[in-house]
Amino acid sequence: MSDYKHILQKANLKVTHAREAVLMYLTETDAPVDVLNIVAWLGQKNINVDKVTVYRILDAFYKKRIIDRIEFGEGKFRYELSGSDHHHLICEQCGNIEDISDCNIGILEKEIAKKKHFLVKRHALEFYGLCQNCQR
Amino acid sequence: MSDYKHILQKANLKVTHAREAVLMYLTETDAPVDVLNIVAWLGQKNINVDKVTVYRILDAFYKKRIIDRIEFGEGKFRYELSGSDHHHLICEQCGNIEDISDCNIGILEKEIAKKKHFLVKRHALEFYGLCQNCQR
DNA sequence: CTGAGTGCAAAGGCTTTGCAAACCA
DNA sequence: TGGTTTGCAAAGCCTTTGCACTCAG
Repeated sequence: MSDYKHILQKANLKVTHAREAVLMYLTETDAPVDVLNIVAWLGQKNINVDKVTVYRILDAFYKKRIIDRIEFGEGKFRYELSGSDHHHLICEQCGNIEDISDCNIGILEKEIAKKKHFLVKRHALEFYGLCQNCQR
Repeated sequence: MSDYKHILQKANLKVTHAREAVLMYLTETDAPVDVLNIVAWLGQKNINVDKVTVYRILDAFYKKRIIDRIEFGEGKFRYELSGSDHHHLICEQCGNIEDISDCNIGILEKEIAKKKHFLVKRHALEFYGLCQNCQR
């Protein structure tokens, strides 16, 4: 049984070709993708899934916390498998997105909880700038 | 001469009623606002400015770095006067948005620059959770 | 006066909704 | 079979564009 099937079943989601394929893409790709990325990739694999279906699949995954939904100031959402606490380096020139992990935000969160009496459940942290290539 | 006029002139923007009014609202309000918030506030003050004009004003302000443009996962942009490095506490229940300043992201940025050879120009940091009221 | 700013209408991009057909369990 | 999922069409938001009119400098 494929990993994808397993993930879906564990989340009480019916196993369909579209869902398996979307899950496969999210697993293979490293950077957060948008809906059109997903549709295009599926098309290349000769898996024809409607854009609307992709939206609904992502919605289901998001509700089951299989994926995260993020925004990079583009006016649209991007999605990635939810996993460890990590953040993004977004190159403002070439658009490349790189992951970065092990930030020490935990300390900050505790300070906030104390100072502002705010219960932090999650956070978003993105760095915008220039990647190594675009600095030349 | 009002502060608003001065800010506009310093940015080489013509002084118009609409621009002064938008600037006034952005100064008075503390949390980041969206376009409809602005139009509604202006309406209350009997200043009738079209939504499209507000978009164009915000665009002009943004290009002159008078304001910041941010997203809180709502599928729309919010705007606030650009100022000191600060971040947001967003209550997922009541939607209240509070500012928080003096984070120590600077240290993180330096680490990133070294480790990933990425030149950080700006960053976005938001905390989502429950405000004091909504925790009860 | 003259270029910049504004209002109105329309279009564009991303996302959601409705409903009938297809599919998984 | 029975309830979910999907496709297609349409609509809903937010945002941008086009063009004529108005206004600030």
